[in-house]
Amino acid sequence: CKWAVILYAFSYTPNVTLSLPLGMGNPCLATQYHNLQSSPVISVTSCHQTGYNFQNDNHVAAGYYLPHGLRPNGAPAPESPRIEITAYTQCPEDQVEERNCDDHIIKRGVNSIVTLTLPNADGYRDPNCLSPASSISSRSCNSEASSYESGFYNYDNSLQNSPWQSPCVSPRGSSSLLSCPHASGPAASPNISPSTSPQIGAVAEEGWPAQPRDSRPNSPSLSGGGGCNNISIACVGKRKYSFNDTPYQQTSCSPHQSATPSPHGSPRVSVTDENWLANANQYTNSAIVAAINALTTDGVVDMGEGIPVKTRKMVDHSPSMSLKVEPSGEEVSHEGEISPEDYPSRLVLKKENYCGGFLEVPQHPYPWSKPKQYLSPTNTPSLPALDWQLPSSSGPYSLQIELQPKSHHRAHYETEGSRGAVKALSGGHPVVQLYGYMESEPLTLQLFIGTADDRLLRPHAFYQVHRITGKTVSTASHEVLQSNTKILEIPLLPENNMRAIIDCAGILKLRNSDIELRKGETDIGRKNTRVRLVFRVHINQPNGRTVSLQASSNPIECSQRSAQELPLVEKQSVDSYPANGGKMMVLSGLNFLPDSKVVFVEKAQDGHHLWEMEAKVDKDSVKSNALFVEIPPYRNQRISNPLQVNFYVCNGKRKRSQYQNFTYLPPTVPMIKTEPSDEYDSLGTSVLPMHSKPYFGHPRLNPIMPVAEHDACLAGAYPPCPSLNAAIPSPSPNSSPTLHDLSPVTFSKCLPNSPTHAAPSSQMVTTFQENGRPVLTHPASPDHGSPLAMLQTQGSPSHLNSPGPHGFHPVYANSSPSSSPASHASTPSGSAESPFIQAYSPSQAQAAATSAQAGGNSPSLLHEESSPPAITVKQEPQELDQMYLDDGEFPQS
DNA sequence: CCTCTGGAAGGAAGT
DNA sequence: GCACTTCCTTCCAGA
Repeated sequence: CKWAVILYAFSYTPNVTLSLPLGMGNPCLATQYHNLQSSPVISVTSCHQTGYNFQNDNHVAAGYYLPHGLRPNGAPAPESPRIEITAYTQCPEDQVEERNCDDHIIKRGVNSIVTLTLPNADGYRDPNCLSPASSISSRSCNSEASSYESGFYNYDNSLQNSPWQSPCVSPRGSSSLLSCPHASGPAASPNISPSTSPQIGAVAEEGWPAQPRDSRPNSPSLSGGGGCNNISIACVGKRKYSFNDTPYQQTSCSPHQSATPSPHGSPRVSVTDENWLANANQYTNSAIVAAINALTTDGVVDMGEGIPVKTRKMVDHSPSMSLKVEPSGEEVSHEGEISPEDYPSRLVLKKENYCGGFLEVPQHPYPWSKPKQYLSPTNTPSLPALDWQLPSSSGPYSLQIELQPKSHHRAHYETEGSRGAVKALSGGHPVVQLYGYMESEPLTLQLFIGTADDRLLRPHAFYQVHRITGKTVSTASHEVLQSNTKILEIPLLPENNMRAIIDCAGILKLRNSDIELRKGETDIGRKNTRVRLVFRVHINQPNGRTVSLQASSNPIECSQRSAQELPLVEKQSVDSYPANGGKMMVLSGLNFLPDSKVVFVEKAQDGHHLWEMEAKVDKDSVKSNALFVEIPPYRNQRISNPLQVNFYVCNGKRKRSQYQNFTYLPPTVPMIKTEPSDEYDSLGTSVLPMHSKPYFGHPRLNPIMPVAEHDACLAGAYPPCPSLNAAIPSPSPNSSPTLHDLSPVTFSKCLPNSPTHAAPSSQMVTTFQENGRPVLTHPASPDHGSPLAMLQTQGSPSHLNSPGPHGFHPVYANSSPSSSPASHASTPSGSAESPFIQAYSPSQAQAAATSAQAGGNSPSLLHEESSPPAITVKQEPQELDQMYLDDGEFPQS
């Protein structure tokens, strides 16, 4: 079905009119939704403060979601913006039912135009559809918290457009956090997920049963819940989605509450391989996002209606079902600091509960008092949304994970007891330290569970951090909820050298069904079992601004099965080698078997395999943690430019490791790095950052080593930076930058990292000026204005959304030279400031790539730089591939 | 008695 | 629609 979506914001003066073709490129639209075959067009008219978020994902296709008239704060919307959706072709299903919910929305049958009245800004959609799913890992781009929030705030606060800014700009917000670590902390932060926020006041929260304390949900048996009023079901990909009739679904029942952090707002799109490919082309998304941004996103509440939700079995949905709420003990209980309300999301709703979610504002089972204020936008100081990519270092500050967590940690379900704190490889616990902070005032280290796929880092919808207490826990902590994401706050004390041992963080697994039912949730939980620990610290500056730093850990596999069966490549001794191959490469990792196979693959942009070659494995030398492989010759040994391919370890059907990067070098090109079989030479390796394993752990990083230059890059290599890989020349001729998504992000991430301090994870930094525009900020350079560096995420629209009225749209941003990656490169210590890359153009990408290399790398790198081709951006949905393909198509079979 | 863990049963979901 | 495979979630039991 083709849809034309027209958004009218009557309330406000339309500032923008956008017509966005939703191109094929948009995986969500095009691919994911089978229904949508042609490119839908979205016309957006008006933008105004309250933004509306729009997702281009299924929901859109589906049609819509109905916003409520209520504003987040409960106030009636001034005017109702309207969304008209025109289906050019018929929708497969009658999904589009005509109904009148809350009067806000009216849907019409297929082919007809659907007019949605957007109450206020409330309505919102997550543009991020892009984020594919996490599934594969977690791919969704946005968490509610993030973009939406940002949008939300921005609008609300004209001055501070984006939350982000605020962090930088707004002293108070930050200050509060800083000053009072425990205090509302994050919660207070503006970021509050729209979902929460909006509703809070009004309906939802109360409705939400916040589950109090018991972290353990009732037994599953309860189930029932489910969907309450699902009108129609649309199949998206493999999953079925239903539209909820109930206006307040989200609010009231929302799965969100379920504990998952993922913001409602951000709908995630599960990505299938196909989708992924589509995703590659994010421009479209960007455009959409921009449009959406213009509209604004506030809307948590809105989401609820109209938005297709993954459905449960029919049985589950009975509206009438009573809502059971269980208190999620932990959350609430802690310190009492957090009121139940605070945890709406966290509260885990049992399935039953979810039903409640659908019910309108179920009565609050618990006597909780009013929703906390943090919900209110006003309260929220503005801290960067959780899905924003932040640099690990800025100016003198550097947040580093000195001891990485183990690559596997079995998460516990609510129905289980805790499975303990995440441990470090060494047997201890992860250690995080903030360098460069000389003040005497303690800071608060925030920790939340983020995604680990190749997409932008964001809160993981299916996992939450779980506070561990007990005699064995030496680190104090407390939980706060932000945008449905549970955050553990840990004091960073000067007396401890601003170093914290993370022995108080466990990982809670939320039921896939619960999360998938959330409105706006597009990610799928199946096989989306990798996470990262994401650490953040907000440092107040004398000038009133706040510097926010973020460091994410290596990926952690949280499923029982995966931990036991899937091979994991943590390190590879060689990142690149001449096309003729023949060199032995040592892979270190886990779960290697004598029968393990190593397959080199070259993929086209569309994901198709152009070339596959099984490498010779020295079976005699195989160890569970080491594999000796002979690099196979590339199909074309006359390549003129470095060519990036992938390889993976396979233990059998559907038991493949993540894709690892490998670069074939032109024979003529001097080998940049030939690593001895011994351990990686981190530096040397760094030449082609991409090579570093993007997906799992930073093998190279020596947790203990404070500085890993490579790390920065490596970090980039990690999921967060998969894009880096993209940076590498892709074999496919076609690889138009545009098609590949995100390089920008990737680059940015890499760039930012300072050689000295490399934080593994996302490093991107974008700062916002007071006007709300993102600007690269260099702490050092006051001129820039905003200390806070925020990073836009890759192509994901959501990220783009952030800026509100002033909003800066990545797309637009591109033009600005200042933000060009190149600038970053210039930065001596890349770490300090990552250039802000808003939009990327191929050229930029290249530049970025180049700069990146230049920035942090050893001279050896120069070689590579010399080869332009390397610049080609190619990004692959590796994980996705794997995940989905695995299931079904094992490619090479 | 409670928490932490490893293992696995049973069923749902996907092929 | 069926059979089979995988994966998810819940249970159980031991330390």
